[in-house]
Amino acid sequence: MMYLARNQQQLGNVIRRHRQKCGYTQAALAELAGVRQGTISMIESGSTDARIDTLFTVLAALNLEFQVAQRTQIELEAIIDDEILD
Amino acid sequence: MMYLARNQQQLGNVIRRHRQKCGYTQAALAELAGVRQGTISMIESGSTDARIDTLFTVLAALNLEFQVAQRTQIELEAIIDDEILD
DNA sequence: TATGTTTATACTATATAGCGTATATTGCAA
DNA sequence: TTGCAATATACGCTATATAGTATAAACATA
Repeated sequence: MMYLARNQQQLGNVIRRHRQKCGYTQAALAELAGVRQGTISMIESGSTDARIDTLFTVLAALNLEFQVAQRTQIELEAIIDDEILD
Repeated sequence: MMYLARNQQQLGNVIRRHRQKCGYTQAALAELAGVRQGTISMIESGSTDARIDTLFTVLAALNLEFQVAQRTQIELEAIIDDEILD
């Protein structure tokens, strides 16, 4: 399980998909993370330049985390938009 | 090469170390990323709740990227603060 | 120590994230 | 289709990130 997140759009997609996989509504995730449902909506749609702290708490609520790595090879990126491995 | 970034402090450490490894000054990295030197300083010290977009561009300038993954095991975290592998 | 470089900090201004709250819109299921 | 749940959006507000610019503080090195 390893997702790429090079922009807000990709990050939003990752969060949305994982939230759904966990069976959470936006409101449920929002409560877990201590933010508003509307904030989750904006983040998932990639339509907000979220603050890193907000993302840390949202990811933590989903039992996810950021890792920083060397930018991966073109081939990998080309295959799937924002998902490397599942 | 894989760094953990669960909070601003860890992320700042990762960026600072990698910038230095690349031989860049804060001013040089700032220019590459299109931000101010002062902004790099704040981010590296973990003393600002940076916007995700700023971080995307800074990481890209260092040829780094965010990956999102399941939170790793306690053992790994316990060994080193914010660095998993190098 | 003295000098130049690098990093930290300060000031004002602007843009916008996130809050609380509310509602519109969409989507799904009966 | 109807009704409920889920998501998207709106408004006013406060807080703060970042810009531009400048300088102070810290760090090297000759």
